[in-house]
Amino acid sequence: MSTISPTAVDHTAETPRRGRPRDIRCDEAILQATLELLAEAGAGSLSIDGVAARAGVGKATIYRRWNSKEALLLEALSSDTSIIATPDTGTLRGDLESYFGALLEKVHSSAGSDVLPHLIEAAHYDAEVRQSLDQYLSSRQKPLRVLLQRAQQRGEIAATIDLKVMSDAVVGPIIYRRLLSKDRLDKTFVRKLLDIIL
Amino acid sequence: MSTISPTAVDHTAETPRRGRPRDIRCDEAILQATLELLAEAGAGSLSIDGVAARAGVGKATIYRRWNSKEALLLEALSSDTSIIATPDTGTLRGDLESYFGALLEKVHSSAGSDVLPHLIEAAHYDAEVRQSLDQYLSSRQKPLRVLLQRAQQRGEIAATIDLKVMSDAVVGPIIYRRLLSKDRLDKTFVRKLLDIIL
Amino acid sequence: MSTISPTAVDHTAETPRRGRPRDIRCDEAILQATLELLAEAGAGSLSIDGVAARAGVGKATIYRRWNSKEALLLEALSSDTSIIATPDTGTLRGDLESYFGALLEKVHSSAGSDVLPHLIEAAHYDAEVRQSLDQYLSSRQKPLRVLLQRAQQRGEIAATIDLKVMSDAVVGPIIYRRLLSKDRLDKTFVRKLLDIIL
Amino acid sequence: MSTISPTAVDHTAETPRRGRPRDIRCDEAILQATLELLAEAGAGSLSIDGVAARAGVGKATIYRRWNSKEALLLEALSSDTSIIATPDTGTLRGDLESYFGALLEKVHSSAGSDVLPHLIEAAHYDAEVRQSLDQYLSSRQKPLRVLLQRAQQRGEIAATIDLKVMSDAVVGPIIYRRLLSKDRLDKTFVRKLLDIIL
DNA sequence: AGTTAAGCGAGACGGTACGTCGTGTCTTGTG
DNA sequence: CACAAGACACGACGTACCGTCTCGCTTAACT
Repeated sequence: MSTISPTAVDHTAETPRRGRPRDIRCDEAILQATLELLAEAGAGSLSIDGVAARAGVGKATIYRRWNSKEALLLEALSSDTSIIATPDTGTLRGDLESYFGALLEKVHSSAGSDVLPHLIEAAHYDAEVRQSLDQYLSSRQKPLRVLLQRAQQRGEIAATIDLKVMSDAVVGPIIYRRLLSKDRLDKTFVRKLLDIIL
Repeated sequence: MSTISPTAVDHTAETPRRGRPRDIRCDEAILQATLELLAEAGAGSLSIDGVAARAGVGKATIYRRWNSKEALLLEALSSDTSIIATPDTGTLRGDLESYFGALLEKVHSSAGSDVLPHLIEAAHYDAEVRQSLDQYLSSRQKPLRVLLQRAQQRGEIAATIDLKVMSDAVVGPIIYRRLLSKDRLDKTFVRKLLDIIL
Repeated sequence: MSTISPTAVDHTAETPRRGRPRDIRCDEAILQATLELLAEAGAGSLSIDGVAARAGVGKATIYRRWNSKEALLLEALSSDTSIIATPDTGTLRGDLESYFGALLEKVHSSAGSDVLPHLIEAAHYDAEVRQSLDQYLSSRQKPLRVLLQRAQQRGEIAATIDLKVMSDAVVGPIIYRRLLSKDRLDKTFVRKLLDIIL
Repeated sequence: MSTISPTAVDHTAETPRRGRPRDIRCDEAILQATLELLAEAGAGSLSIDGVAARAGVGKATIYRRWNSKEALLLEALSSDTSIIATPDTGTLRGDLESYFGALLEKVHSSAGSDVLPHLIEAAHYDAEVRQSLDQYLSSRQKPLRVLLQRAQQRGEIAATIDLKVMSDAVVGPIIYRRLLSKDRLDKTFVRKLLDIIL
């Protein structure tokens, strides 16, 4: 958690601490309210005032924990920690189909609201957000990195290939469809995409 | 112009119209101011008030032309009409390297300010913006579609390949690097990417 | 009005003016709301938010006209222009009893809320408020100055007496009772006071 | 102290009490900090947070002793116990000139910050503050009451005169000048005032 | 030539959200 | 118990933009 969101004002590691400790129930209530409002109205129309009201919490209690709406968003997203398992079907293609199958399901289940563009824009102006976003995405793509490495060791991917580029080559089109294209993002697309890349 | 931005309230084709005609210099001043402020501060902190002040124009004069900040942004972007030529080197790889070379140059020259994420988010909530954005992107990718078709006719791309997917497969990773990755987006990346896809 | 409240951002004297003119109904609604809330809760608990809500007006519309709560208070008070008549009974004592009789009535009718202390404090830190307050008080005491002058011309007050001091000598005790003393401020007090001074 | 500020939660006279005793140094530090901040910024902008920080004390430690900012103010003022001596020159006029001379000196030396208006306003809404303020003022005016009584016994003041009114008649104008008038409050004013009243 | 309809700069308007500050209460650990 | 530190719910602050709305004017096209 703390590794994902360095933007948050973090006290976890400090010595015994003085004064009244943060109330963990506030954290939960705020993140919960954030996710709810996000699902209802999207990142654009999410307001700190609204989150505070919904969570039954003062605004200061939010700002004490996160410097910006984006830092809050990032932690709210990260708190949804249902991680994608690392598939191991024996073949690269099988692994990728399994991984992206799970990813698509996740994408479609998550309330339509698209937070990503908002974060991308924020990241462009705020280095901390940028870093947090990187870590968030990186953690999500860990299974992908693992299965690519395995494939390269098995010889399914030429040793000369830069795995970072390979990763972008498969993730990029998926994200692109999701964010920008009017065309459908489904299993068929994934299959056709793999036909091209592999 | 009007095909790119149907969001704009368009009067160009109408009958002579009564009353005082629109002042074209206003359009120019507004778009110019928009581009300047965009370069200075980014889409997020761009305000209609600010554009009006910079352009020396009343706010109503802006709203008379565009319904929303995003419609204005789209037209401002579109007004930068330096189009990418359709390369014809004889080979698919040559064409793609040439096309993306030109694209990278464009990307790097344009003031860092990233408007795309903002538009993506807006498109999520406003169908008109979505459509305009589609048209904008589609027009930018026309050369790509052409060169891919030629390659398929030449047999460099299997007839079974869905060109739309192929297009996304090459464009997606580029956009992804640009928007989300902390890794560099340069000619080396393009070369490695083509090594994988082709 | 404008002479009483130089704190207010005043445009009245300007040339034809550009842009949309101020809406006088806003001024009225705001001052009315201020007086109402003042009567209900007092100067201490009067908030700009509250006035705006009650008046059905945006906060900016208030701040556009007055720089501070105190400037607003002063103008609200001044707008209650029921002026005390200048009595002329023929004798100094008669004039003073008449004047203070009217004053007491005014004081007791006005909803208990005491704005004066609030303004006094504010005046201590804000020169503009101080000046406005001076003008407000001065205008209220004009009848008193007149009747004292007449009495001096008639010889009821020695020519050597400084009328300013004389004025303070009669007004001071009244204000003092009103603000600070727990003892009653009534006609008996006024009579006893005049017994001492005259 | 306790007679001046019944608002304060007073434990001084109680039985030995269990647990850790109050730290007298806290009282001193708080009152000291209050006086300092009062001199620096005035009663209006004095905050409990600020006092606590300056005194190096927790806010609870303040609230344990005083119920309100005003109770604290009153005690801080009272702690400045340099009392005005009761003059005895033999004549009423001499006594009054002496008394007010000392008073003026006190007024001018005390850091300009005017706490009185703030207390007056608070007293209007809080009966306890009102009572404490009465006691504070009453104790300050004790010498005045004494010298007036003496004068009445000597026959310098008619037996029919209400001394309370007489007191207000001399104190009122002084306070009025101090609080509200833009005119100077000096020995000349006192002399002219006594010329009128006596 | 006069009328009329729209465009234009300016800026007021009712709102909403911002991020900060102060209030008085509370909850820790330490004396 | 008292104390320092500081978290907490609440509510007001003054500012910034939003998108709409008057103003007085200018500028054609239509009587």
